[in-house]
Amino acid sequence: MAKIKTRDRILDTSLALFNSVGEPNVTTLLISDEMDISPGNLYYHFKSKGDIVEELFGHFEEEMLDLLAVPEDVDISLDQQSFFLHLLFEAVARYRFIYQDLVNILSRYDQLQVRFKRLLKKKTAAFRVICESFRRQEKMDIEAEQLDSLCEQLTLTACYWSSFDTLSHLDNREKVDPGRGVYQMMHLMIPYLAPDEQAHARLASRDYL
Amino acid sequence: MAKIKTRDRILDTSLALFNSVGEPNVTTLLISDEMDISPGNLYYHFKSKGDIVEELFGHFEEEMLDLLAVPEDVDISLDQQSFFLHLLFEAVARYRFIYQDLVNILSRYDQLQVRFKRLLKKKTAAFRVICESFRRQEKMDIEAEQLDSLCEQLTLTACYWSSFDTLSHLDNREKVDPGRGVYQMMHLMIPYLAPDEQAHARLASRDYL
DNA sequence: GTCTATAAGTAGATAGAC
DNA sequence: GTCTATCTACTTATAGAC
Repeated sequence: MAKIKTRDRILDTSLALFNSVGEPNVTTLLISDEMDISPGNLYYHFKSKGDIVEELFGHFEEEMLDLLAVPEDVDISLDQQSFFLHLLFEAVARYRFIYQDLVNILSRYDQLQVRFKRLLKKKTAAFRVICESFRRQEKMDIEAEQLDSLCEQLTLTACYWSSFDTLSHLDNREKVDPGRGVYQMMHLMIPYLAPDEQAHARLASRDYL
Repeated sequence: MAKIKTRDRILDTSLALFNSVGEPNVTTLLISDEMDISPGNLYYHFKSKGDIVEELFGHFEEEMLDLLAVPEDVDISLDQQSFFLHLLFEAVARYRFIYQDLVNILSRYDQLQVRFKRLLKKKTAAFRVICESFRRQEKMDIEAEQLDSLCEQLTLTACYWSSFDTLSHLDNREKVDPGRGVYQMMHLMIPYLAPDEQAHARLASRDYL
């Protein structure tokens, strides 16, 4: 069994530290200390701390783009949708350091701004595709204005739920339960679902509590 | 006309800078530079940067507690409620630096954590009082489970809308329009309103776009 | 109250030996 | 690839003159 390359260990360790104490509070020294390597060694593999952040962001971006490639014109079931939400929240939770200090990070690494905004747009678009699929299947009844508002609300919630949730247990930033987020997202949609689907969604949502 | 005291100018300037470039990016040197006073002078008035942050937070806290003292057992009208939301978003916008780097700030000034959480609880409670007033007046029809979810969602949105909105125009962090936030909040409640109130709320909400 | 000068500490990053 | 040593830059904060 080949040992993990130092470069990858740096990424893993950084991600764990960023998530647990926040990216701005993590110094390159802390990362190398945690790994029992020298700071010089870290800088052999990455030319700056920003490069680590950007590479991690790149991984996140890749995962998200993959996930958000929701096929249009396909009938999506409620269960498929909640599974999708589950995966979405898991990905966000794995890279929650980005969201916890979002404005700060995007202002310091400004090439990430445009990429993050693109992700946001794709997220909103994905929710719209899902809602429109429901609408075609007559599982959802919603007017244009409400649909816009709902999709924005879903995007907002997908972004900030985990941070908001963390606030309730700021003492340990380690574990984050994506479940409550999925629950909350489903409850945003429930009012617009057809009666049968509503009942189904209510029951299904409870699994996430 | 008496000139504004240096101490107050420090608070004003700090607030403006915090809001516009983010608290972590504002050094005491930048504040004193902006005011054309010496850093020593700043430290004559405040013993640390943290003290400035805490005093500003105190002002925010005071405003919010004032605002959130919603009387129970009183019939609240839809218009009163949207006015309340308006004031709420304005207060948040005025102190948006707190929210833009929330996790970061709360982790560095940890005495603020408990105070912030208390505000969150009060916020959720205020939304609950409002919804229950609507329910008593038969303006709202909502079940317990949905009410919980709605109040949490309102709190989340009240916290993060302005940050979320700022993301769309990260180039200039100066101006923030609280209107869209109010609109979004109203649209969260609309599905649960009685038909007449729904129509009213839809119309009223458009004023905030 | 306000200034200048500077201390003390920390972060990011580099040089050069092994 | 990895280490030690070190540099530069910056930030907070203080000392002491005016």
